[in-house]
Amino acid sequence: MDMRLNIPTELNIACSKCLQYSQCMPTGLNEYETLRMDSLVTQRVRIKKGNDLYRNNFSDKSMYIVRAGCFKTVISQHDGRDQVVGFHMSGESLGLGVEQSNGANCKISALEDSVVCVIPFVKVEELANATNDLHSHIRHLFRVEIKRENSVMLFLGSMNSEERVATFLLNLSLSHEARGFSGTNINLKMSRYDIASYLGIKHETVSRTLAKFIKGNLINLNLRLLKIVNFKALHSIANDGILVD
Amino acid sequence: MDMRLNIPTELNIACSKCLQYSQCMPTGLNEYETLRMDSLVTQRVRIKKGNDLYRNNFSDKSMYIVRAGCFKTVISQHDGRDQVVGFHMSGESLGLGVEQSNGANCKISALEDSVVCVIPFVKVEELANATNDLHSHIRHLFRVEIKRENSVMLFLGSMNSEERVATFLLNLSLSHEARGFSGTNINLKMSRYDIASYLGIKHETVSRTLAKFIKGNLINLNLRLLKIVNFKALHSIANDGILVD
DNA sequence: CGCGGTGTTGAAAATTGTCAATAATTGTGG
DNA sequence: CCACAATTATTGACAATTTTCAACACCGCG
Repeated sequence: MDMRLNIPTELNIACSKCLQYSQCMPTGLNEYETLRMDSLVTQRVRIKKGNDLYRNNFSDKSMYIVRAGCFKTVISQHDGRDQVVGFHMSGESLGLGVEQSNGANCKISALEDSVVCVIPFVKVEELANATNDLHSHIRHLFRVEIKRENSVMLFLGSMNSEERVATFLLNLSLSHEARGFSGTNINLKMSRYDIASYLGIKHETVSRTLAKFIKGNLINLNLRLLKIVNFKALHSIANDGILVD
Repeated sequence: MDMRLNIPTELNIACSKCLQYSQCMPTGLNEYETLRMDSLVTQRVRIKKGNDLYRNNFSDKSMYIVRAGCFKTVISQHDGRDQVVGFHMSGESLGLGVEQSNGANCKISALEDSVVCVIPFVKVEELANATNDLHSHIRHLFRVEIKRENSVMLFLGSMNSEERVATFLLNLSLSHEARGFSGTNINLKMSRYDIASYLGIKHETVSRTLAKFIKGNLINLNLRLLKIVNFKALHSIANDGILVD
C-alpha cells in the first residue's frame, strides 16, 4: 500500500515536509531559507471531482500547485466548443497563463478529489529578498509550462491519430513514473472525451485507436485501467515524439 | 512613408525613447524608474533574414524582445518533421519557454532582417529592488506567451482548415493594427509552408483555402500581398475564435 | 537566362469525422 | 439496495475533409 495515497489529504503540512517539495520549490536552499519557504503557501484548497478551480478560489494574484489529484485545463470557445489543453498531476503548476478576466473562457476542473496549494505572488515578492533564486524558480515554473504546451502543439500540429495516442500514453507513463507510481499499470483519470479533445481528434477515433493497440497487443485496457505491454512498439509509433523530461 | 520602418535599425536607442516601450516594459513607472529601465537591455543584435537566434546569441540566462522584424519559432522532431509554433512581431518576447539544452530541438528564425533586444535575467534581479513591479511584469510577459500558445492549441485542436486560415488572417490583422500598421493591407513575411506548419495542415490545403477565400471575395492575395476585403465573413468563418487581446 | 524555392491546381487515396445503434458503467433517488 | 436515467464507451457503415502525388507556373536571385 503506497503511503503517498493518504498523505496529500492532510491540509496543514509544511512545504518543507511535503513529498513533492523537490518538484515545486527551489532546490539548493539552506535550512533557514527552506523554513521561510513554508510561509509561501498561504492555504490549501480541496476541490471535489468535477468541480472547478475558479471564481472564489482562483485569481491571477496567486499561483497554484497540485498537491494531490488530477486536473484538466479547458478553453471554451464562443460557439461552445471546448478544447482540453492540458492534464496536471501532483507537483505541477496550475493556471499560470490564465488571468482573472479570462475566467469565462478558461477553466480548470478536478478529474478526481484533489488538493491545491495557493501561493500569492505578494508572498513571492516578500520572500524574494531572503531567497535570491525564488524569482528565477518562478520563471522556471513558467518555462516548464511553456515547454509542456510546446509538446502539445507538436502532436496537435504534426501527428496522425495513432501517433497522438501513442505519444499520450507514453507521456502519461513517464509522468506517473516521475511520481513514484507504476508507469506500466495506469489508472486513467480522464474520459475518452477529454483525451480526444486534448489530442484534437474525436472520441470515436480514440476508441478505435486504442482498440487497434489492444488487438496488436501493445496495451491492455479495461475501461480506465490501462496496462502498457509493448513500450518499444508504442515508441516506434510515437516516433519518439516525447518532450517531457 | 511610415517612419517606424526606419527607426528600429538604430541599435543604440534607449528603451525610454523606443516606440515599442509600452509593449515590452512595465507601465506606470516614475521618471527615475523609467531611466533605470534603460540599463536592462544590455545589447541589441541584428539577425539577417533566414538566420537563427541561436548558439552564440541565444541563452536561457536572458530574455529577448523583437525590436524590429519578424520571427518564427520552430520545434524539430527526431524524424526531421518541423512544427512552427509561433510567429513573433515587434514588441513580442522570444524564446521564453526554450532552455539552452533544448537548442537542438527548438530554433527561432528571422523571417526578414530583424533586431532583438537582449535582457539578461541577472539585470532583472539587480533592478528589481529599485522597481517593485519589474518581476511581476516579467511574469506578465510569460503569461502573455502562454495565452498565445493557448490560442494556437485552440485552432490546432478544434478547427477545420477554413476556420484555421480565417483565424490566422484575423489574428495577423489585429496584431498589425496593434502596431500601428494597416490591418487591411498586410505584407506576409512567412511562406505558405510556414503558415501550413503553424496551422497544422499541408501547404496545398493553405493554398486551396486561400483560393476559396479569394473566389468568395473575402480577400485579395498576390503572392504575399494580402488585402482583407470582407472582415465580417472571415469572422463568421473563424467563429470569433480569436484570443489575442 | 536558368535554376531552386515557392505557390497553385487537379485527381485519386487515405484518414478522420459523422451518424447511429448498442452496451456497459456510474450516479441518483426512492 | 434496487431501478432508472444519464453518462461513458465501443463499433459499424458511410460521408466529408484532408493528404498525397503529380504537373506546372511563377517569381527572385545569382
